[in-house]
Formats: sequence, structure tokens, C-alpha cells
Amino acid sequence: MDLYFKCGKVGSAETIFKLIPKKEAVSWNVMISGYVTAGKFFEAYGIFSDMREAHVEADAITFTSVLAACSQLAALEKGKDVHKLIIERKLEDGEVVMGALLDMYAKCGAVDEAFGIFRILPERDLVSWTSMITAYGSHGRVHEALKLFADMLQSNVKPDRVTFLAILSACSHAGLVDEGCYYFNEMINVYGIIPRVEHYSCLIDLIGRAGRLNEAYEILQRNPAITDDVGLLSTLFSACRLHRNLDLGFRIARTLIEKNPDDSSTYITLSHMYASVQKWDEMRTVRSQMKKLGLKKNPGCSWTEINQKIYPFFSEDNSRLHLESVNKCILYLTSHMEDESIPFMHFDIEAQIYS
DNA sequence: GTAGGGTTAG
Repeated sequence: MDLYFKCGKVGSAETIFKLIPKKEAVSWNVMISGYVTAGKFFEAYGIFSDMREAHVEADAITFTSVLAACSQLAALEKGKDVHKLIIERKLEDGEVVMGALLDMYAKCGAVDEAFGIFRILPERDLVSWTSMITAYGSHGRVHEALKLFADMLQSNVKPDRVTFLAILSACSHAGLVDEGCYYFNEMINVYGIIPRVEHYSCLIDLIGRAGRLNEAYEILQRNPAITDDVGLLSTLFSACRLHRNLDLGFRIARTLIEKNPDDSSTYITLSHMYASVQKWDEMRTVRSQMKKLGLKKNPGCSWTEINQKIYPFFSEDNSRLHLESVNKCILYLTSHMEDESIPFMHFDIEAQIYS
């Protein structure tokens, strides 16, 4: 089953799972973690519910996997339920489960709860330190992130490339340019970590957001390995839009369109850039060019948790969830599942939606 | 057999 999941054959794994007459915890666990690796988080939670209904006792691995699903769905209430179960099962001394719990709270926006878990961890390893730093950094609490990083070094835990990613992204969110550059250099010179594209991504964003666009561009030019990276160019392009640098912006847009002619986002950003400097003719040209090529904006889709249930909605919903949108989203979800299975959620629209 | 941390942009 695990092998099928790893090959992306979710349907085959499901078939085998159904054939197992007496399912033990391991079989359920493989399904839950398999769904998570396949990005099918609704299903992961669904099969966890089935497991509970089947009265199979969940273990640390079950909880760890289902917490990953809760994190991805930002389903805080469901995550809290899992927390209760972990306490009931007296699994609070497990390093990995607690790490997953900490991450779940952080991803669901409950940063202080995440720190509550971090504080009581029996042992703090590289992963838990990094999770907590990421949690603070991604919620704009940079100084707490940097303080924690200092504490981590004090405790003699050596940061790795993920830790630095957390630090760099924290600095970039807060506009701490000098600090960010300092850590970038420390990473290389003190910790011997060779920066990857993702590190450069933070660095380019950091420097670009600060308006030092040419400096950011030079970094790309100086490193042949990353000069043409579409992701990095897009990051810099956004910074050009932010600072209304038409020259560099247009140059980068041209490269991006050459490399990725089907991607509508370049056109959209370009048109926004022209609009921000009142160049309406240029804006219209970009829009009509986009239309001519048949490029459309990707529809936005998200979901929210109301009264223990998860509701999807589309970007055109401004004030509240509409019946049609929910229906559309069910269609969207089902059409995006190769196996045509129906999402586990029950859409109790009449009773819940306007509550 | 199955388990926790990952950037940027639209």
C-alpha cells in the first residue's frame, strides 16, 4: 500500500486496504500517512475518523500523521481533538508526536499554544527548535524568532538549512535587511551550509522589498546557477512592481514570458505595475495580449472550519458562503481527484452555512 | 510496513 501511495496510485492502495479483513493500526496508519503524502488531507482525516469508528486504537504514528493533515487544512478544532486524544492515550512524552502537535498549532495560527507545547517538550531537538522559529517568523513575531534562534545556539543545537530558511524568511517579512544578510553570510561562513534556491529566494525577496532592486538583480547575475530561475525572477519582479521600477520590471517580465509563455501571473503583475504608474495604454495592451493568448486567472479556492465542519469557498464569495459556490467547490474537489471518490465531508448546508 | 521542521510570487 505504502508503495502504491509513493507511486501516486492512491486508488490501488485503497483497493488493497479494503481487501484487508482484520485491519490493525499499521494498515490504518499507512492509509493516513499515504493520503497525507498524496496531498489528500480531507481523506486522511476521513480515514482517521473511520479508524476511530472501527474502534482500532490509535498510536503515536496515527496521531502524528493525522496532525499533519490538520495542519494542512488549518483545522484547529480537529487538531485540538487530536491533542485531547494524545493526552488520553498518555503519549505526551513522544518527541515526534509532540513535534507534530506543535507544528499543527503553529500552522493553524495558534502560535502561543504552539509555544506552550514547545515549553513542555521533554527534549528539544533541531526539528522542534526550527518549527518554533518558523512559527514565530511566519506570524510576524521576528524578534521572538531571533531570540529563540539565539537560545537554540546557546543550547548547542546546530542549525541546518531549514532553520536558516526560517530565519531568512522571518527577516524578510519584517524588513530586517541587514540582519537577513548577516544570517545569510553566517550560514555560509560559520555553518558551512551552501545556499540553495530557496535561501536565495528569501534573500532576493528581502533585498528587493527594501527597494535595492539592482543589488538583488546583481546577485542573480553573479550566480550562473540561479540566474534564470523562474521562481527567483518572479520574486524580483514583484519587488519591481512594489517599487514601480518599470525598466528592470519590464526586462524581467520579458524573460519570464519567454520562459513560461502560458503563465498568466506575469501578465497580471505587469498590468498591475503599469496601473500603479497610471500607464493605462500599456496596461490595456498587456490585458489584451493576455486575452489573445487565452490566458485566464486561476480561480481561488479555500475552506474554513465552522462548527466542526470544513466548508470550501471560492474567491468570488465576498461576504458569506453561497450555496452555488459550495456546490461548485464540491465539483471542483471531486473533479480534481483522479479516483472520483467523494470528499469525506458532509455538507450540511441548510443548518450550518449561515451560522 | 506507517511518524514531526521548508522560502518566494501572483
